Amino acid sequence: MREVGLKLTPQRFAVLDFLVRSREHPTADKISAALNRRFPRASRATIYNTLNALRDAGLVHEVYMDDAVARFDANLDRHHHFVCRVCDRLEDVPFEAVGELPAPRLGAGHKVENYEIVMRGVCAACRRK
Amino acid sequence: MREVGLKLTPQRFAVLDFLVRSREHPTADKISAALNRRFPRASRATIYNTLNALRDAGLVHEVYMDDAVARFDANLDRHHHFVCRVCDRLEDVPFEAVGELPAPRLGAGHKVENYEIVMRGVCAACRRK
DNA sequence: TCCTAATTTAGACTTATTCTAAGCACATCT
DNA sequence: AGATGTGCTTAGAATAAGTCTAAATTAGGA
Repeated sequence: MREVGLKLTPQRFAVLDFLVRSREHPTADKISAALNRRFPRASRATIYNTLNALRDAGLVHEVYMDDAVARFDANLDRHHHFVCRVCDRLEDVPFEAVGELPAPRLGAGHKVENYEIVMRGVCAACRRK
Repeated sequence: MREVGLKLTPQRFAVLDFLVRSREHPTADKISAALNRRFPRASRATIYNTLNALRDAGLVHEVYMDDAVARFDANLDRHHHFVCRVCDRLEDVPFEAVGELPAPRLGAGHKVENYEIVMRGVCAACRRK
């Protein structure tokens, strides 16, 4: 974290640590709830400050998916997303599961710098029910 | 609109009409501002009620893209999206510009019902500057 | 025309997030 | 060690997007 010019405080460490261990794209609220069950506690403002700082430093990604809450993801590998329409869970899909796309022909000279695929459907767990 | 069981009020007509003519994925706020410059006016609650009714009826799509505000789109053809990182504009990309994707191999038996591609980069207008 | 359920409305409310101002904490200089 | 400064944390106030409520209005069928 220091490499990107951020002081490493216990709160920041706890937030990033939680995100790295989590595969569930937690919201700020989930992160807050999880942290405040143990040490160190962090105020709401700190959670948001930290998440914004981490995002600006490129250490986490902020994603919006089908609703108005930000979700955070410490997976920096290139990947796609899968959203289950039953349980609403958001899951990473490794880039290799799909492979490189043919460069799309965009009429008016837009430059595509990167892309991601958002897949929707029913996840394995929900299908079993 | 009647076909989907909705009474056709002037407010509803105005909202849908505005969306159909618009290619810019307006937010509720933009729609509200546009409508309230002319007849019929619509309260904030009506704008939201109408947008939700139209979305539930499948006449418009609600999309969230990189921030916490809903944008609406009356383009019902299958399409992808392009987001300009300079002007933040959100644009539809016709499905044919990319073509069908190879079915991704999703480890755990998820069922992909559909997908969209979100491309990011710089749009033609912003490139010219 | 009349009726009724559906719709509209203003304004209160909720929820997610940001801002503010005050206090801490730690690194640095002396 | 003591003084200083910058950056971090905090509680709580403020904002923004969207929802809810209850009363008044209206679309569309009988």
